[in-house]
Amino acid sequence: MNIRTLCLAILNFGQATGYEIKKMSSDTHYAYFVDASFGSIYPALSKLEVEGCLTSHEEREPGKPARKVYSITDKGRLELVSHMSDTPKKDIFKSEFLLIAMCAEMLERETVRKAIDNRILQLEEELKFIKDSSDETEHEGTKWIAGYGYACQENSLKYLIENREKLESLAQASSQELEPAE
Amino acid sequence: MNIRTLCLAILNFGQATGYEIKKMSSDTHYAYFVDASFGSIYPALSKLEVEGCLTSHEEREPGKPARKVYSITDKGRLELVSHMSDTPKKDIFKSEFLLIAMCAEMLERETVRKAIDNRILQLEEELKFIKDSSDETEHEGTKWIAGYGYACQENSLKYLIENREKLESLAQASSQELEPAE
DNA sequence: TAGGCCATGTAACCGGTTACATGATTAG
DNA sequence: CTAATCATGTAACCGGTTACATGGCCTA
Repeated sequence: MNIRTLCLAILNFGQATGYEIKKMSSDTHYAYFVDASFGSIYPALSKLEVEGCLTSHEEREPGKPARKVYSITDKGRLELVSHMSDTPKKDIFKSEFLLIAMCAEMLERETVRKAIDNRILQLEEELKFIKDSSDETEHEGTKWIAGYGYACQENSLKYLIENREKLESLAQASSQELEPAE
Repeated sequence: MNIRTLCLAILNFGQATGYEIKKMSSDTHYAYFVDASFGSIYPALSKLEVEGCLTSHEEREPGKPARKVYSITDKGRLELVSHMSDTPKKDIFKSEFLLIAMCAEMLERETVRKAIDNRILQLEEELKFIKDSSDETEHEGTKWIAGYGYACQENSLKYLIENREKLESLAQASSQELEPAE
């Protein structure tokens, strides 16, 4: 999916500024859709406005920078629906952690251990974040994808914890095997 | 991860041509790491050879195009290990299907149904493929990531099947609601 | 007073993809 | 005869990111 569609999808749930869209696309469940930076969001919003998919108005509060608040138009909503009605692209899953896991035998045990710990921490954070954001919303679609995400990550974590020893044992024993694994 | 590292990782398990690397990165478990096209693989291989991370020799068989077969060198192996010893980047998961799910209420029931069916089919194919490739290999690291992938996808599929009706009910009733959901 | 947050925007760059050029063999 | 598969490689393009410019407010 491209930045265009991301902007339309976010604005479909309410008006927002470019800055807010960037934050949402990094910190909220919108991160499931695309990565986006300021350098791509601002130009995309301008273009969408020129095309009539968005409108904007400026909000000025003394002592704060002017905010350019965008709202979606009927035309924008139409483009969003039309995009979603196409057969969706395959889900993408890319993992550097799995590369390390596959190559465990080449690596020191300590390296593998760190990578696993790191991945577990990430999953735990992710689970906490999904739970929080699901509790905060009343929107059914958002709740549904939160439930889906939670189930997937939870099982991923479970598998990792149950099978980490097997993976660690593939790695090369490193010199400092004196300390316990904690 | 970049194409460079992908090439090194694949060649670490045995020599191969650019053409074979491309196929592996699209059709095998190497697809978990990066997407790659010919246009990126061939230049990457040339550069790696110049830098001394790879060597190559030509194989000529009558009636077949010449194959340029690459092998990894100690220097290449060192770069691969060094890359993997860095803290890995976060796993990436991007899903157009989840966008459709989140916006189910805007879409026709038929559209949502198709998206779910499509996703289920993909997951089933993926599971079958993982099972096959796990059975074919003796390599422990590869078996481990296959097990991990299988567990994740299996649970994803389970959740989808158990919760699809809830999602479909969020969508707008379309005109042809006469036929049963099969 | 340094750094982080709010807020918008541009320009250079880059890591890729797409499409093209080339050509032989094999399967339908 | 056509399409697919094997096989290598280049060039144009593009969708992004990174870094920069700007500036005020708030917190540690």
